[in-house]
Amino acid sequence: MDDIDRALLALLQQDALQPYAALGAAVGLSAGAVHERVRKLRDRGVIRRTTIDIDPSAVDRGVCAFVSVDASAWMGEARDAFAAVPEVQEAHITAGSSSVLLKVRTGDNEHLQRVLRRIHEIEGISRTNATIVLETFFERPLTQPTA
Amino acid sequence: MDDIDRALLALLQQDALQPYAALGAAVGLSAGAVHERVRKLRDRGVIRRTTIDIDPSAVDRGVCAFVSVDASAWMGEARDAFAAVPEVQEAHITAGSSSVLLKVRTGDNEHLQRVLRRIHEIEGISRTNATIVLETFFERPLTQPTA
DNA sequence: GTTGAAATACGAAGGCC
DNA sequence: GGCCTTCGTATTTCAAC
Repeated sequence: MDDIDRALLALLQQDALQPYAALGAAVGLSAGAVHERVRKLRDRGVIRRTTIDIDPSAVDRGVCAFVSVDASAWMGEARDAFAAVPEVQEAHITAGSSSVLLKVRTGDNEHLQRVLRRIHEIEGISRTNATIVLETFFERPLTQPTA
Repeated sequence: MDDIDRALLALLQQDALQPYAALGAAVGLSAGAVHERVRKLRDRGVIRRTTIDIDPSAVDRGVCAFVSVDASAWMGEARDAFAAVPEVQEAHITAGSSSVLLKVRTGDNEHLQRVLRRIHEIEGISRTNATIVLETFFERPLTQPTA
């Protein structure tokens, strides 16, 4: 994991469909060498997958909200319970007053209301507090430490 | 934007390196037709880009926190001010008591502290409140409405 | 949307530093 | 161990239908 690897990661983040030859030209290596490095980054799990970034409003997920959840018990299946709600994009355990923080995306406010109701009905949830996002400045991939 | 387009988006989210022939087999179309559909999805901006998903801990971003920020004035350059901090991965204006919510990723707690200090020094910021993430259940791509 | 052909890129092998 | 070059194969890309 050297500077060249980091540069490759940054380039692939911008456009994962670039030919290896182009990546090689950017970092001063041959296509074959880049190919080998990227393969290793995949094997090591540094690159988890190659995916597409979709405009949320184009797939009926234009509304975003963060939901604080008080999970009273030590919900063993909390992960699965939240994952079963497709509108929940992220679920984190936090160190604050509320134990779980969700990022939720829906098509409109009525849809959000339905999702909140569904979350509230999950076993072990005592309180939910939704904060609606009015505008998203940016959501970007991890910036690379330019060491 | 029909069911086939949505299916293609879901398949590309899982693996954007699949050959068009494989996508075609999955949705019952020829590779050429899939190619044309994907091109149009890109042109329309539904697919914003093809990128890689990086393991945060592999690039020194293993610590995650959400930061509530009170932006007193009507900071015109708020977006740029937050974007200038590379550790800020997301920035949203919210409808709650705090006006801005940031998602921040750092290498360790000391690094987080430095970032918080830097955010606090931004012109127009009166108060910050960080909530540290202890464990992330999941962060997943937008789930497709299976209409 | 399909088919088919040309251009291009991938992925593996072998040799070199 | 990492890099370069080469070659056969698979994929992309674009034409005509």
